[in-house]
Amino acid sequence: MPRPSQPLLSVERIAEAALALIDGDGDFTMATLARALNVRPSSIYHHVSGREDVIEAMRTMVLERGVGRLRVESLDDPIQKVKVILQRYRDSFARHPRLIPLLTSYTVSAPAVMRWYEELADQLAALGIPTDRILDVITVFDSLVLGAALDLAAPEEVWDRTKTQNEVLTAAIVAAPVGRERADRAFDLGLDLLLGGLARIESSPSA
Amino acid sequence: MPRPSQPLLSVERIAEAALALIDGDGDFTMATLARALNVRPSSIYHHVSGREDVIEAMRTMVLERGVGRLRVESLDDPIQKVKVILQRYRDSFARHPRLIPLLTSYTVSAPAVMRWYEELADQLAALGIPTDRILDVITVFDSLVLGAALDLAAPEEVWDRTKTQNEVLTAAIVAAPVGRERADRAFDLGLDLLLGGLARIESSPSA
DNA sequence: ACCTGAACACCGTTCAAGT
DNA sequence: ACCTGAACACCGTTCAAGT
Repeated sequence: MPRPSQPLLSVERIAEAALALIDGDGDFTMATLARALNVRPSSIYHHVSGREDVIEAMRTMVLERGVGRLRVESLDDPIQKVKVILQRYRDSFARHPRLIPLLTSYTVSAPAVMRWYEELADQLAALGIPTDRILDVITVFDSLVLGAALDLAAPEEVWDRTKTQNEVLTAAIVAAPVGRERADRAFDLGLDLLLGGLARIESSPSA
Repeated sequence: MPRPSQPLLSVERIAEAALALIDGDGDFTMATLARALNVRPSSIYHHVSGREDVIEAMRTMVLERGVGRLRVESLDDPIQKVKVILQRYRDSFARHPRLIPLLTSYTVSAPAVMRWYEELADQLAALGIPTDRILDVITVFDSLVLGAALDLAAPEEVWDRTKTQNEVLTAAIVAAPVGRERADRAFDLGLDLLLGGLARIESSPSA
């Protein structure tokens, strides 16, 4: 089969198929991707520059879908706006937990990523955060979101209570939920702690 | 050269050489690792079970060295103790920023890792955090540390101000420092925000 | 422009052979 | 017990050939 009149592939179809493989198997190779698309591996290179590019296409796709639900205007409290933005940011990743470990190479230039940060910057300014602290605050949120997203890719039982003799830690492990619920609770707590702290920066001068 | 009377390799020597490759090149293969050790690739498999095992050996080595400096008893304030623990935890990673992207597969079972969490759990209990919240708090700190560590592997200029039209974000990018200083400042801020919030959990009942 | 098939260098890993 | 050399299946990527 040579060139078809209608192209068989597109960046979107490639990213979609790769994402399905990751959700299913936790990883993908150019060979398994080609097979899922009913195509030879070399065909993929007519649409993306390589495997790294496929990963960037997935990052963009996942964040585009998340930014679509970024309707935040109806909320009054700017703190609540920031909270919703960050929850949706993290939720975008949470839909594809196995993807996160592939996203560790930084790219802030993609337009889909920029839109998140622009929205966040606006709300932080509205909150009264001084200009020279805004990027620090964004970076902190970014670290928490990325760290929490990585946590989603962790196995069901992260904490093995048989591996410690420590009484406090053992009791804490027994008392805590497991899996997704543990990850969700922790992210919510982190968000609340950070947002609570923001109120204090707001009223104090820059460091 | 068959079996030498003194073994040429050990897990430590392997991890050390791999870490040097990562600090230099940002990555390693079993072939480059063998070459650095003046050995054939197949020799390595007599000491570790494979590449993943080399990565675990590096994780252990990096955290062992960090935990060695965990002398925290001299401090009075338990909040200060927690702060020092977390700063050293993050510093352990910060010494080898290029390693972090390889550490995204979770392992909390390694003894070197457990010791960090045991120390942290003890201090959180001393702070009055209820048992059923301790693991949530630890997970939050963990997310921040891992996210901040990943940030260290980012390129010098994470933020490209030409990629946004947003006024607030542009001004924030211009006002902020670059590279290591940006990452350090953000981590310190995140730590202070979280620790400030802890004081509130302390006095309120569990969720 | 876009899919194919053959070919490339390289990857991690296995294992019988040697001492 | 530990290093070697040969061999394995697989990996991402390139490119001339076909329409």
